[in-house]
Amino acid sequence: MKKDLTKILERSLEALGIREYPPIEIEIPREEAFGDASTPLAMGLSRLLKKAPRKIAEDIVNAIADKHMFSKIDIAGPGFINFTFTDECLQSSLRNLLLSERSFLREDIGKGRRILVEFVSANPTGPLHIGHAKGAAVGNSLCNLLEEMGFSVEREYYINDAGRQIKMLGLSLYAKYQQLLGRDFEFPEDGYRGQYIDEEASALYESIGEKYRDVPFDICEKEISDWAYKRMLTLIKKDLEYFAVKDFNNWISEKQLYEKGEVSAAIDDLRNRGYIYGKNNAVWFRSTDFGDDKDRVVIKSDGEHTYFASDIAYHKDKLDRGFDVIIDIWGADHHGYVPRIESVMKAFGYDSSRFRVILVQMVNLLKHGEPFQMSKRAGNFVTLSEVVDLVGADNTKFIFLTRKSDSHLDFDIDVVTATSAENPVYYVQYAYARINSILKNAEEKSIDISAAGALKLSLLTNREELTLIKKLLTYQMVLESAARSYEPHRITFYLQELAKMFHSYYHKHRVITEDVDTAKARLALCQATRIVLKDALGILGVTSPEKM
RNA sequence: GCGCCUGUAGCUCAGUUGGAUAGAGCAACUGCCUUCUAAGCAGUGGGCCAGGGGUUCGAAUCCCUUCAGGCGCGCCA
Repeated sequence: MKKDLTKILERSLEALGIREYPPIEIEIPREEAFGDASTPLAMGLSRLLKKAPRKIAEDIVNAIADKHMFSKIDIAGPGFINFTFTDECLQSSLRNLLLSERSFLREDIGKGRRILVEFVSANPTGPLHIGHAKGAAVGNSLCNLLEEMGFSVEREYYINDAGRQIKMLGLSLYAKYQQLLGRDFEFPEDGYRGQYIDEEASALYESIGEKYRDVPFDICEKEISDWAYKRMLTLIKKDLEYFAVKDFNNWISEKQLYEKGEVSAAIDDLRNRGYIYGKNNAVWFRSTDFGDDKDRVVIKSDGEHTYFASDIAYHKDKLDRGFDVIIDIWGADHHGYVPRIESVMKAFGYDSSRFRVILVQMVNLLKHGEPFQMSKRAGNFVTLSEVVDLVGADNTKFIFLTRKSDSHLDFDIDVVTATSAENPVYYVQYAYARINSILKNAEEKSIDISAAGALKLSLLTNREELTLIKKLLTYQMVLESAARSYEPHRITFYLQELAKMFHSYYHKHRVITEDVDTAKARLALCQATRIVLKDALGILGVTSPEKM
């Protein structure tokens, strides 16, 4: 729809001899009185041409060649051009949707360009909690969306398996293990707590028996830490599977970056480029050259690398793999880190417009209306799998995706659980299940709509039918704008609007009527709605239940 | 103190990248099941878009400023 209109306008401008013009925007007006689609093009041109916008609009309209698609073209307000499609035009678009399904719904804006999306990347020191779930939901749907829009997407998880937190995980287990053996071993002050640690300690005992009874931690550290972190990684993968997040393509290990010498190599590279210097016995990266507010240490005076050092290597590694676009999805509490990594990208000569950090705001977890502070160390966190058990994966994802990622979100366990039956996701899924039921009904009555070319869609003339068709036709635009802005949440709002229109239509008009041709046409409209609902839910990573 | 994010209906949030008379869901109230799923539909009420100034044909949206909340500011990870 947008494509057609854009072309028509381009041709009109060409006919007028206007070569330079702002990007042509097509909007769907809020008010029905303003037509089905609208463009502010004339207003944008008025400054360039130094002419009154309404006059320009008139010229553009007069120069439009194929007016047969429209029942009306108005010039309104300060200079909007408002288009109203003919019923025939809408009906034939609906037919095209039915005939070509997916390819009708898609616009190839990716053109095969390679895009890397890194998300979740939680430390492998325990199960995923509710805070990680939002990043998972956003990342998963964004990847689905970009994939559908023609990008070649790789999903990536970065494993922080080299730092002290892994050692601490090992020590926590070791302490519990010693206690299991009846020893009076003091639990580390900033060790990891929680039920899962107890369980893992028992599992460790089952696995190795009393092997390390009299062995100090220093000696068995590597083995226990390795064992523990691999278990945790398995746990995380299970959690992601339970949340129905599509498999990651790549699992990148921080430790391996060190082992392969990539960390030193990356620092050497930056040194050759002149951005590395020594001061106070430490090694620094001159990030202030790229807009950061201070330079950053990469190797401490004790010779240890900082966390930032491996991040430099990791991002260089991403660059070396040759992606057209690189996206990092982070928790918003890491926002102070953004200029640092952007500096790294620029230092390596990467066009920074092709690198994007998407910040996912914190989830304010509430319990009984009170803020609930989570801490993995204190062991009082709400796990992702608990939430999925309580409110369901579809529900949780949808709630996260009805907000733009960069806004704070109150997630009240009680509210979400209590009102789960009234949750928006059910509203949308219900529409889908309802359609299924109708189609099944038609099938039982042997009403066949498989020959879309032969349907008399011109029988779809009432107001609700035409608005529903128009809504279906805007789906492409929603997908495109969601993909361009990396904002999958736009789809959830579209879905709610579409579902509302369908429910409304359903109540006002009986689908399977006496007149067979009318029934078929209406069933076809249901079928088209079903296609779009399923498609959009799929992109969000939400299921489409056949029955409810 | 500095930086980033946020402030829109009682609550939770959208707002098509600067467009037309400000939108939805919950909550509240009123109706609707002998016909395809009532997890539904129809309707009512509810707003100084935090405050102030600016930019222009036009501002919830961009700029400045004040206020309020969140987060971050280590040779931690």
